[in-house]
Amino acid sequence: MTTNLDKPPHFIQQIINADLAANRVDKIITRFPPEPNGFLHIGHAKSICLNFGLAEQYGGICNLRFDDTNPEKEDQAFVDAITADVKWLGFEWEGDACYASSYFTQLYEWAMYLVTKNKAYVCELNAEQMRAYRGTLTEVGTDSPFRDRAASESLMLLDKMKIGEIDEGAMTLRAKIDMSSANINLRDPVLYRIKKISHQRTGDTWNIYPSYDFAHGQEDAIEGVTHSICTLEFAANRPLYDWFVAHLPVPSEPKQYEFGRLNLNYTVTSKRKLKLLVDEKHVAGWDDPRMPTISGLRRRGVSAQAIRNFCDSLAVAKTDGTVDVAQFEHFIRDDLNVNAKRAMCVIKPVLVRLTNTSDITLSTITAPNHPNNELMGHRNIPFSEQIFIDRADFTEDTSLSRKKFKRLVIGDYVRLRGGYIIRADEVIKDNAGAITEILASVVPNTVGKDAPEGIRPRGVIHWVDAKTAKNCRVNLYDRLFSVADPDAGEGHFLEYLNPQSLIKVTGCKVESDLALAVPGDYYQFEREGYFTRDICSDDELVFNCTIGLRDSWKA
RNA sequence: UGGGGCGUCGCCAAGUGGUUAAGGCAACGGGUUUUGAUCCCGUCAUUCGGAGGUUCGACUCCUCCCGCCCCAGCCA
Repeated sequence: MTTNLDKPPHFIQQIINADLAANRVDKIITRFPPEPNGFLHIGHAKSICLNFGLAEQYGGICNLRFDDTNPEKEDQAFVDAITADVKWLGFEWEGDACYASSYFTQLYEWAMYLVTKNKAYVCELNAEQMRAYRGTLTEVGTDSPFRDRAASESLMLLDKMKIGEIDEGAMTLRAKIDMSSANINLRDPVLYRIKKISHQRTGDTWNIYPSYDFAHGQEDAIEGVTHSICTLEFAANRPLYDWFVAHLPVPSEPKQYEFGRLNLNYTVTSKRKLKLLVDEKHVAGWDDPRMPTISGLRRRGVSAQAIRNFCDSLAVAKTDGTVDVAQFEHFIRDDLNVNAKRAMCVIKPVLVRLTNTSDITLSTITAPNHPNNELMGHRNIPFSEQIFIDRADFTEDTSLSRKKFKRLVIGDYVRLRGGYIIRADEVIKDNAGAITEILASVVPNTVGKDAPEGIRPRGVIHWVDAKTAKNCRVNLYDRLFSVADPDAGEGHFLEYLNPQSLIKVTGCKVESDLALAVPGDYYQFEREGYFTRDICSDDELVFNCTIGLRDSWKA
């Protein structure tokens, strides 16, 4: 387990410490502000852990706020999924979730206020014209011909926009700042645009909706947010954020800080791209276990604790690097190793018939649920003269050394995990030459005991009793993308999808008790990896492989 | 190109003028082990994008250069 107790404060903590010391703030308020236009992914988890974590650390609060300013892309289903995901990650907010749409009336009043103060105007330039007037990175912009219209006229037109009398795209409300600013965001940005679309929360009340820039800082101010933390790409919006806070009679003065978003190799963490994967059905949905979404990871069998530990291991800094997925995988295994119950599942079964039945004195074998934690208890596993072992755990090649092949070989011994030591005697094949069963004999009285003198098992293999085994399907997953940076190549990121990212294996055999497994129960199928039961609706018993065990075996 | 931001081990990263340049991941050795897992021990930057300069002393300060990211939606 890792602890962060001795971690030095990151730059945002340093800012908060300084603010607290200088009495600039007395209670820390942060917020996690997703737009409900998709599912949350691992990148959001970093932001969630940061914002809720800071509130927790400083005894403040963190709001969950839906930034629902664009009904075109948003949906109540996303609000519900996001809410569930944040809760599942283990975070709580005070009272109800907040919504930008709750502040629409206040925002509108502030828009009128700006017009009255001659700081905003209704512009009739269309999108194309506005782009031309905006200038470029190196050329200053040109004032809109509507820039100096009377406030009273703008007020009148704004009202018409609001009540639906103006066509979409025909007018916008713009701030009057500086068309020659080196920061393009300050060249008279749009505050309101006309969208005659009903909103999931406000219905048809509005025909105009505030832009991100006009909404975000004011939302923070209304909620008393002290430290508004966002990702690096918003740094250029900060002067605008500050401009609104300075020019509006807002109830508080929040400050924006930017940190580097999480990038993971072999993964895409962009809502737009994840949406494309879903919409074009390259995956089964937002919660497909191959998706880096919170719901996908949950379904895959990654624990909330593992995600939090991983996020806490990440740096909060202003660099935009790419973290190796191996680091995430480390924290997934780190948590599951401690918390997952052990069980056995044979993925590619081959029957082993134990011929010296009179030497089998046990019909049940007691095995610990965890090798290093007595507290996790024991279970009784049925045992009989017919068992399944994995095809890969047997070879007819008797030339392989003990060190090279620590599994079953004719004439040699192996330990059945938790049970007897057995020796393979003979292979039975069908007409096609395929192995149908292996004949073996147990070494009497070896359960729970060291190997008798003169017998050295090659290794330990897992098994399942054939008579009581339950059939199941196992979903084996590989990375969704076959290249480290799907966005870097010449082609579109979809060209780098890994065709082998999901392999469904049927006819697997698990311990009978596993039929009772429930999604959210974590198991380690010994010598294979970590698994959890899939949430698929049918009655079929399906396990998702969360991640394999580390394997340092060099063949 | 104008503006903003960033460059320390394969990856992430601490470092805020005097440290033997933390730590994690990965990798590689070795030990324990009824999971080729876990666990344990060890190895892994004479060097901080580059070049100058200031200083007794620089990853930390200055100058110039190089590289990467973000901004020209009525997206967020």
